[in-house]
Amino acid sequence: MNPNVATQSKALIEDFKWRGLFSQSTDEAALIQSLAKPTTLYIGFDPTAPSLHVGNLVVLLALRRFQLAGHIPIALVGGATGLIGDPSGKSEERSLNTTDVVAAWVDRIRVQVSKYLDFNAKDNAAIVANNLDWTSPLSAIEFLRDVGKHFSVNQMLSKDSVSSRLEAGGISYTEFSYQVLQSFDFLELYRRYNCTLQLGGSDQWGNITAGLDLIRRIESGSGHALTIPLLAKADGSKFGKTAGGAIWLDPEMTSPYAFFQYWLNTDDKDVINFLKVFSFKSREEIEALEKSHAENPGAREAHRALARELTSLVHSADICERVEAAARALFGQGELSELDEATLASALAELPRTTVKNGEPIPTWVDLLAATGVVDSKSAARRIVKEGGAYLNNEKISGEDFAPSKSDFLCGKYAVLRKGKRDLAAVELL
RNA sequence: GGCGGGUUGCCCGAGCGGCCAAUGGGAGGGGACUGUAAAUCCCCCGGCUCUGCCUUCGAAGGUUCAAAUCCUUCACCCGCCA
Repeated sequence: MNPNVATQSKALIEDFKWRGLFSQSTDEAALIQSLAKPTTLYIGFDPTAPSLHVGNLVVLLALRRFQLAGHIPIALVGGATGLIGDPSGKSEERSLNTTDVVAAWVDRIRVQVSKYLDFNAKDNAAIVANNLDWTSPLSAIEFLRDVGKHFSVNQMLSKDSVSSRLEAGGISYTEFSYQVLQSFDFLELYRRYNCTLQLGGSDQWGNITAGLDLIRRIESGSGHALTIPLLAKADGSKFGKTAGGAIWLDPEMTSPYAFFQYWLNTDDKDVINFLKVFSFKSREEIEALEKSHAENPGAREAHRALARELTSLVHSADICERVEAAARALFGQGELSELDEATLASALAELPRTTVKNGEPIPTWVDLLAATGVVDSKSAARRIVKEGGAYLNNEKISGEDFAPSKSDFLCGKYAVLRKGKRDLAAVELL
């Protein structure tokens, strides 16, 4: 057993509070006491997309924090619950995904989640579970008799996730049942692994406490709930979303370059909070960054630290270095034409691109812009040009009919297209 | 099963036979100012072979010179009744 666990338990909770990761918990003193020895805890992730996104990272990293503190983390992938749909935090009924789709997503998410946990830890190796394993063998009759009997509809109706939906227009029996399934998960994990703590976003409180009730009723056992506030941005907009949609952890869905840029462009007002929530830096380190940020916000040291740590964690240190070097080259004060070919090539490798065959006529740059995907359509490309927001090799050029000539290709090979301040793309002459 | 309401562009939401690519708000985008930040101001925001043309208002048919707007059927959502 990790000898530090006992002394760490109070510090762990204090650290969560300081980081803004503590929304509410069941009896806090009792929780701290139970954490004095290695505790098995879990968080569930429902497969609602082919990848997790940065929003999921908040709780996933919280699970990691617990493991680092000596506890045993279970990442539960919701192969069953993902088929049902959690009404928590949703204002309307969701359409169901097919079982094939959900199964495929489960596989991908299991792999993703595993990346943040340690499965080789000596005393507290992580566990990944899928709630389909214990849900699918259960017959409807068994479920209703053995599990359903312990639930009072009155109580179920009073849960926020249900009552708000009743007011907002309605809820299906399917989604209404979600809390029962999640409770059953907690019960099963309690039985199988003596899992006594469930973490979740603050909208999960009702589901988690329902599970605790079930454990008490059936097994006369006790456990704890700890919820984490939903991450809010200073300007009120939704965290983790951009024009292009969510910021995904999957590099195929959000390129590491875009991922790094997302963090680098964090609002000043949010950056310290984000460091607390996402970073594994110590309080001292973060406070030092806070100080330097306050003194010279333009240097964006805190932003850079945030972007680096997360890109390294989610992708890799190597990839992080590459995309950062690319950004440095492309955003640098220096002339693009002064970059050597190798630097240029590796920087551009991180960007969306299109190619032109040597010898063939070079299309107008409206066509090129559209082809790289930095704009959605040729109309959009025209619009940008008209508005003076299009650049070739960092030079603003107007005129929709403009077509780059060979001499515009740096090192004879590459042209850098830019939309607005920071949306870059490459054209490669083959 | 019956009765009633609904389905409009990324989201919310007007329009209720021609003046509709469709009012307004939000989100988003560009410019200026800056620090690849925020705030602010100006502009834009279906597509294309772009002074015009094409495709959109849940789906498919129909009425009409003309439909997002009227009719029919279908799908989905919501409410109420038993």
